[in-house]
Amino acid sequence: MEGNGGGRLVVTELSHIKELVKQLEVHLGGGSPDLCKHLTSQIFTVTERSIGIIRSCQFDGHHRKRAAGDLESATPSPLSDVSDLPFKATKKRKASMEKKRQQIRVSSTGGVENPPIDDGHSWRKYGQKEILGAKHPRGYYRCTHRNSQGCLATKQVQRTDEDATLFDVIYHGDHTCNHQKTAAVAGKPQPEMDTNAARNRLHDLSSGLKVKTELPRQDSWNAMPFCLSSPVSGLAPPERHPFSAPSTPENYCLLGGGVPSASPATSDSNHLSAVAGATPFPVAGDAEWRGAEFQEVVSALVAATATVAAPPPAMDADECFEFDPDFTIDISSFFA
DNA sequence: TAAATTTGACCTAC
DNA sequence: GTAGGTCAAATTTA
Repeated sequence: MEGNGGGRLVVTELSHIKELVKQLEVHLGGGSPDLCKHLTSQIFTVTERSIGIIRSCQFDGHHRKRAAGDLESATPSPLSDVSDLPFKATKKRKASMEKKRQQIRVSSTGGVENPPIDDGHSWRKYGQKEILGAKHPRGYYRCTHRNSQGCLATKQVQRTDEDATLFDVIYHGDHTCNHQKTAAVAGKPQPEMDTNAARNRLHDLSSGLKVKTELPRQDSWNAMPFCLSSPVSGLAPPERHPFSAPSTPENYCLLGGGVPSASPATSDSNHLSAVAGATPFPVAGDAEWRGAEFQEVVSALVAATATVAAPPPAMDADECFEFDPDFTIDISSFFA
């Protein structure tokens, strides 16, 4: 994050969220559904704004610098360069050929043997290539409906060098097919979500989420874990692994991507990083969808704080979100 | 048997 | 010339 301006803004917004959550907590007990809905809506809005700030700062301060040619000169940290190294050789080429590109990082807690996540689309692998300087080959996937519907969406999946459970996924192009498996079931925000459904969902998320407040390990991909655990009903059965399971709407892992209205990062790599762990949230090439989903998750996460006692809540070790390392917020004090 | 994956060859940008 | 990206035939899988 460039300077601390963005960070302060985010803290301000999160403080706002905190207040809204407190209000929501009060009204959840017996307040009017409309008021709860209103509060939820406000939380969504503020959260989205925060995400936008985070994303724009991340893009401006981190990736633009890299795109400007800092890759070679940047001081390498053991993990921070993991994702970019295998891709940097394609930067120039990509810049000239890509209309839309989104890069995310996902993890597979199921081990190195598990394939990368299912992201709600049907993909067909059409190639694999050893990449210079990378330990693992890069897989090339295109939309299954390329032929039938002319969907030109593609993605590249590559295991990171340092952590074989992490994958870098680059999405190219938009899906024009009508076969998104995930939209309805996986929680793609409906234009008008039923009030009860929204409440139930909030409750579900709240009951299952915990917020990790500890600071990141230095070796954790140079990013601050922002973790949550979730047996989230309606999203995925907990026993199902998001990376090893077949392509079903339940298998998701929300990681990043664009919040279109808030981020300028659509012209190049959107590299909002996250470690999905066992948290089955969506990943998709659709920036709007991911942004909204992310927003929902963060909202749920915030909501969860209302259900957790004042001390910093405990945290399952294997379920994390990660924010950009430059984005530093003392969450433990924030939620205390 | 259709669909998906693998893999060597080919194409193209740099 | 090199490396990344794609093609397409062969092979595997459901």
